[in-house]
Parts: sequence; structure tokens; C-alpha cells
Amino acid sequence: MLTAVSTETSDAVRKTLEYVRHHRLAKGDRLPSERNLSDRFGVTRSSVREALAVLDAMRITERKAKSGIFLRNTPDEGGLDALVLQADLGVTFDAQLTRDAIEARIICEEQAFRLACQRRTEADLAKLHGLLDTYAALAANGRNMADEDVEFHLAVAAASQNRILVRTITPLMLMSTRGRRRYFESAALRQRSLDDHRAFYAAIEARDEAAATALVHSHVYTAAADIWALNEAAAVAQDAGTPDKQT
Amino acid sequence: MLTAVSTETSDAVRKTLEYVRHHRLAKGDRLPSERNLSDRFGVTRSSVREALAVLDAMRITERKAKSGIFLRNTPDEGGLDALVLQADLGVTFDAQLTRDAIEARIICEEQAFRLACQRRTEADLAKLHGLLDTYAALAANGRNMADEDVEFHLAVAAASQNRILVRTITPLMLMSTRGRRRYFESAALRQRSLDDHRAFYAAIEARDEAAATALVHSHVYTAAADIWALNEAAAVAQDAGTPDKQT
DNA sequence: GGCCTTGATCTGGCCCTACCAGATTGGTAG
DNA sequence: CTACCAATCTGGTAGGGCCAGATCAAGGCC
Repeated sequence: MLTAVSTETSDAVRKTLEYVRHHRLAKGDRLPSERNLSDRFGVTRSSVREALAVLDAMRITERKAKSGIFLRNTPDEGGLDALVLQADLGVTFDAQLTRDAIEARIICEEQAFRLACQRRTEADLAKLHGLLDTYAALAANGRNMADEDVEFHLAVAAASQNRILVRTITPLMLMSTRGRRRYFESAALRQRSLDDHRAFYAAIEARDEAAATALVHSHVYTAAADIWALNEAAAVAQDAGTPDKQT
Repeated sequence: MLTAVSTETSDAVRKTLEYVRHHRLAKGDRLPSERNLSDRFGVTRSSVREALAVLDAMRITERKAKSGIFLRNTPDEGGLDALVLQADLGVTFDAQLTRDAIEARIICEEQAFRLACQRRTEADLAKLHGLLDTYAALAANGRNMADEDVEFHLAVAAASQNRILVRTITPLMLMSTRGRRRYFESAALRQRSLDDHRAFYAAIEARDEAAATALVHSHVYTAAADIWALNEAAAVAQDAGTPDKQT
């Protein structure tokens, strides 16, 4: 299930997980030292360290220098996401996957917005209002608001009080970072985005689920489509520069 | 954004990604050799290899033995998911996160089922029918159908023809693997699950979106809640055995 | 006894060399 | 131009070593 071929490293990953399972280690518990795991698994420390690097990257363990290896106690965010990294690296997704991402984002955001209408707290509103102010200021100065756009949408998702939903939407937004940055190079689109965000805020404040739903379908769909179109165009232009050497 | 502290390994990850970006490498392209990257980055091959292990685990690169390191050309599945691994390792999520996961799963599956009704192909129906037969046979023999349950739900998601949705739903289902296995130890629940799956199939075959939506809300909600309850109960029982040593 | 210093030991981070066997490649003979 | 072969390169793995901070128990001090 994990990997097709079995390397010492992937073995070490598997065996480490097995160890944790078998010994019923709980969050915060300490694993044996690298040297211990090394001869316990019958592989070199190098392989163990590679495995731990993987577990570290996905926030399963935490290696504290000169102290030990500990099971993380938080299903925390901050880990790397494959699709996001690939998108960031300029990997060109096929058109279907692009459409899928937009569709999935609309599905998740629509429900997140709906729940945000029901559950938003005053703190959420204040947070969103602050982001909106920043957004307006940037728009007025003709600055690129790509990062703030993501931040706003994630703040709305956070107002749904559903952390899993936030975690789900995050990569769907970050997948289109490149295109989004280009999207905000247009003054007209900056203005439209600002207007839409204001409408989003108003709907959430008024707990107007119908309006929020409609907004997601119109704004997110068109914006996401535009962003992805720009993303693809940039990728194509890039591919022209470095011809694709498929196997 | 990646990691708070800067280690040689995380540096190597970052520098490798930078290299790919800067050199405009496209999918399938080959990266410099480990030894090359090593002295290019000014770190040892060990560190480079740890970084590559991370990139490998998240399906960014592919290391072909005795050949080279290549950028993966598929935003493919199969990578490890942090939440899934943590759930599998028995990390106890707080009750809120559990509710969030159920809610998110219902949101995504409801739409996936709806789309499956619209888009399912004959091949999808055949696939689902085959899974249903297996499911019924297992149920008749009193076998645990936990894995097949996941497989069926993912097959339905696949029938939506949206790969991102499949990718999104997968971890949401696998997060509750432990509880699901216990769930299927009950003969009554096995029967109920079989009945529900048959209803699912019927709704998809008849393209009855309303029925599918209703089923998701009833079946998935109750089943997921039961599964998670068992999950939590097992985790608590386990914690009793190995007391939690919080920092 | 209780508290604090101290030193041996352990640990992760990093570096270095070496060997293996298959993949790759460049050149040579036909 | 093709077929073949040997030098070279590559990732996989092993095993050693050094460093400096963390850890912890022994022993001394009050």
C-alpha cells in the first residue's frame, strides 16, 4: 500500500510505524534512539534517519536535537502537501484535474460558507473585517492580493469552526497559487475580487446562507476558472521554454 | 512556512525545490545526481538523501535505482497522509476534530454521490456491483468488511469522475480505520451496512440524486458516528494501559 | 535529609569513505 | 549505420567518526 518497491528506507518507515503501534506509544512518547532503531531493524542509521525525515516531514514524529524522537501530540498543520508542492513547482496538471480541483473547491467552500453563516463568532467577524480592510488597502494601492485572497477564504473556512474543512480547502486553494498571482495583476479583477469579498463578509455577518451559497457558485467558480486558466497558460509558456522530455 | 527551525535536511528540501523551480524542470525531467546536489548545496550526500526521501514520500520525485532522480509526472495518489497515519497509530483526536471529520466526510461524500448519479459509467456500475457481491459474500460469512467498506465508498467517489474528490475523501475515511474494524465485528451492523450499500448502488444506478443524498445523511452519519465512537473508546482503553505522559 | 554541582553517558545532526551492482554512455570494431 | 563492450556514473547501503547539547545519577555541600 505504501510503496511498490521495498527499499530499506521505506522498510524503516514501516517498521518504525509498526514499532509505535506494537508498543502502544501515545502522543508525546519517546521512541528509541536512532542507533537503537538502527540495529533493532537491522538497517544502518542512514536508512533510519531517512525514514525519520519522512515521518518528521509529515508531522508524525518530532526529532529534538540531542534529546530524542517523540511522537507528535498534535495532528497539526504545517506539513507539506504533494499537490501543492507540485503546483508550486509548475507541474502542469491535465485539464480534467484542474476542473476537478475547481469543482471540489466549490463543494467544500460552499458548505464551509454555509456553516460559517451559522457558526461565525464575533471574533471571526472581527478577523474577517480586518482582512477585508487590508484587502481594500492593497487593492487601492494596486498591490497583488494573492496571499491575502487565500487568507480571507481560509478565514471564512475557519469561521465554519471545522478544522478538517480548513485542512481540506487549504491545498485546493494553494494548488493554484501561480495562477492566482497572475490573476491579481489585473486591476479590474482586483476590484471584482474586492467587491466579492465584501459581499462574502456581508452574507456571513447577516447569516444569509442563500447569498453565501450563490456567491460561492458565481465568484469562486469564475475566479477559480480564471486563475486556473492563467495557471495553465503560464505552464504552457514555460513548457515552450523547456520542452517536455517525456519518457 | 515549511519548518520553524532550519536543519540541513529541511534546507536541502528547500534548495532542491528551488533548483527545480529555478531550472524550470518539467514533469519527468531528471534532477542532478545526489553527489552533484550534495556539493551544489554544500551539504553531505546524507542530508541530500534525507531530503530526497521526504520528496519521495510525498510523490514529488522518484528515485530510480542506479539511474537518477526524476520529477514525477503524475500528481498521483499513494502518498502518506499525516492524519491517516496518526489515526492509524492510535493518536487520540479531540472530540471536536472527530465531529469535524464526520461533517467534512458527509459534505464531500454527499456531493460525490450526487455527481456519481449524474456521471457514473457502465464500468463504474459494474465495478460497484462486483464490490457489492464481494461485500454480500463477506457479510454472509461473518467476515470483517472494513477494507471493502472503504473500497466501496471510494469506488462511488470515483464514479463522480472527480479525482480530487477521491483524494479528499480517502483520508477522511482512513482516519477511522481502527473504529471501522471494530464496527464490523457486530453482525447487526454488518447487515445494516450491506443493506445501505445496496441502497447506494440502487440510487446510483437509477440516478436518484435525492435518494443518494438522503442515504449519505442517514447512513454515513450514523455509521461514521458509530465508528468514531468505537475508535475513541478503543483509544481510551489503550490510554488506560499506557498513561499519557504529556509534556 | 534536601539541594546543588559535576561529570560520564547518551542523543541527534552532520560529515566522510567505501563498496555494490545495475544503468548509462561513448567509443570501437564490424 | 549497427552491434557490442568497457569505462563511467548512479542510487542503495554499510559503517565509521566527531560535535555539542541534553540527560541523569553520583557525590559533595549546606
